[in-house]
Amino acid sequence: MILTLDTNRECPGLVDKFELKLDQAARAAWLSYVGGRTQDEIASQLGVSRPGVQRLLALARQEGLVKVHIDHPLANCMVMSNAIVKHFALDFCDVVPAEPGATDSGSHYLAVAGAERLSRYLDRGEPLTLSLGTGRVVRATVEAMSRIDRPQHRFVSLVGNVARDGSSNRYDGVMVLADKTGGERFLLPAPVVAGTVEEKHALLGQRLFQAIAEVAKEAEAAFIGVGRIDRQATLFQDHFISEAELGELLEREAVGELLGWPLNQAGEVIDCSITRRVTSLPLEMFRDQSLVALAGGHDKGPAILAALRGGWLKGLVTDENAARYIVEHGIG
Amino acid sequence: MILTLDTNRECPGLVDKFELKLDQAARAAWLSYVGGRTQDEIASQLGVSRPGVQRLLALARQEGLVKVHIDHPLANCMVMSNAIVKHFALDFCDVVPAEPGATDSGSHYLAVAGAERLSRYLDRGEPLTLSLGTGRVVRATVEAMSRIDRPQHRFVSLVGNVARDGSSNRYDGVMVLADKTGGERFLLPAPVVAGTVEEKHALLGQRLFQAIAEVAKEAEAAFIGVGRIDRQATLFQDHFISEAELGELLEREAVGELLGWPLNQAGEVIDCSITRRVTSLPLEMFRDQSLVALAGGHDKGPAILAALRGGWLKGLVTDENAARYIVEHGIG
DNA sequence: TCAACTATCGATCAAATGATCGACTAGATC
DNA sequence: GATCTAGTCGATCATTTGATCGATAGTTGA
Repeated sequence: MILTLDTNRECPGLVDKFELKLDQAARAAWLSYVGGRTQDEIASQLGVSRPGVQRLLALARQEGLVKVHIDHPLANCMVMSNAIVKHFALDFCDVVPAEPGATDSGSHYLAVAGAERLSRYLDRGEPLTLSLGTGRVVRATVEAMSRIDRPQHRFVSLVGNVARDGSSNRYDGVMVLADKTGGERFLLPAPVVAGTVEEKHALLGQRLFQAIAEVAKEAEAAFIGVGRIDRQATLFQDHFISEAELGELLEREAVGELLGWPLNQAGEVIDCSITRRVTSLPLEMFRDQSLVALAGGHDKGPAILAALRGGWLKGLVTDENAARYIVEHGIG
Repeated sequence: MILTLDTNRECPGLVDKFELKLDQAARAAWLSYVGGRTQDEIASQLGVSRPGVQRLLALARQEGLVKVHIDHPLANCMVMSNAIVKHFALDFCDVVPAEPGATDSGSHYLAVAGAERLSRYLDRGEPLTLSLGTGRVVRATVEAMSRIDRPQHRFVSLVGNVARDGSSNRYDGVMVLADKTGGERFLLPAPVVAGTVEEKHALLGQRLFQAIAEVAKEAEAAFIGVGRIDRQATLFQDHFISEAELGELLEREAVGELLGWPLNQAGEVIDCSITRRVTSLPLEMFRDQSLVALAGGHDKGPAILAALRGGWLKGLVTDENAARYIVEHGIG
């Protein structure tokens, strides 16, 4: 004889017992979650002991009788945030809602969320070393920060603030942040990608460069952007890499970059001619730091996913669109 | 200038502040109710203090962001039960689901629910006096009781167990209950409605009658049925009242009866020729007892509602159909 | 029929929650 | 610009909740 779950008149003994318990569980759940009674009240109302109510509530949750819905656009973000944190073993993942009338890449929400994370570090009284990457979002993030007096902190830029033409970027993120806090600033006197391998080694050999690298190594956290690898890539648009080199990267199936280091779909650093000219500190260095990526937009999805898969990141601040891509392609 | 609640670009100061707080509240609510985190975890994740999380959660609930749904047929019953308890100031109200393949009046669920309430009294060790009315549901309720050894309890019948033809009802609820518990039984040697006013006074004058009434007055609780007043009424079907008397009751807008006492829509006892022949103890006597009504079915709705409106009841065991009638006509 | 095992139940304690209170900050008013 | 007020924030305590453990009863198998 097969046990069925519906109210079967033929074999009332077993089924009804469970059904009855479920009924009680539903009652208890209603009184608790909807009615807002305490477990003691429910116990006396249902005529069972308080631990009994406990068990009924546990049963109700376990059997999926209790459905909670958060009626707010952010609820969806939270679902994805949760999934991403769990799947990629992050410390945190902030997903901001897709801004209604925003452009592809520049979301103000993203900057605010990033600024909030940044503030969490800066608020502290003890001296702190923090490093910053480049990217529109990193820049917008530090700009979204409100002024706060923290002269004890130190800020290091992880990628050179020297453009291809040799000009220094006056408004590097580190500059803005140091201005807003009164902290110390350490700028890397180099381009992201050196012109030649020799140039790279010359740079790396400089005492100043090494001193700054030392400071960066002491940083507790790094806030960086995530770059795409395609014709819209910052690396290409800013002429750090040539069209031919872009082609090489695409051929090697690069989908994103972190501090100039190209990554494939699995998140592994691709060893190629460009890699040998990248002046940034090696990604391995950040394994025991909090590497936080700030990036959003559906188009950035593959790049962010690669960074996640590589296990480089400890934290992620992104938006609904990128999160959806990541969940669909990287988890679902 | 009028403040609007949507994201208004023109006046970002005030609105955005509230929106931002609501966003945080939604996040906190999600983490708490869906994610199952503790408030401490949420606090560190959101970067606020624990009391802050408390306030956010309170806000989320207050703003209706949190929707809880109990996925079980009983959820609906609980909603109505709650409404009835509150509106009529009852101690309790049990609403059982409408039994799928049940007849109008005889629901087994109702009897089980009634038996459960009854057990709550009987379980006690201290001697207890309980009185019982008549009605199919009362009868089914005591029959649904499992045997339990309680010789210290006393059971009194509130309405006569003598039919119009003088025959005694062998299976009065009190008999069954006394049999099942081993308790003492007190039966009223009278019909519900006496043949004449004189007969009533003769009955009321009997020492036995008075002795039993005394016991009934000591009762802690009374479990009674609720009668309809129409051609299907038990009073009429069992020939306690004539067709003419039924007509009189209907003319006086009687909609129900409690222990033979006819009630109008407002729940007031109607003073008429029948009232003067009812032998039952006056309803006022039960004001300081727990008067529990057992009755269900859509057709009983008006009668039960009248009893509730009169404020006679302390407890009610009913079914979904009657409860719906009560909520719709008496509360909604 | 007895024994052993298992499932259930209630007492106890630690953790989490809700609420109150005082202090502080920002905004308003004079 | 000073002071007042209202609103917010965080420390503390009472209450509520969750979990573990021992006990008990019911059941199953020998």
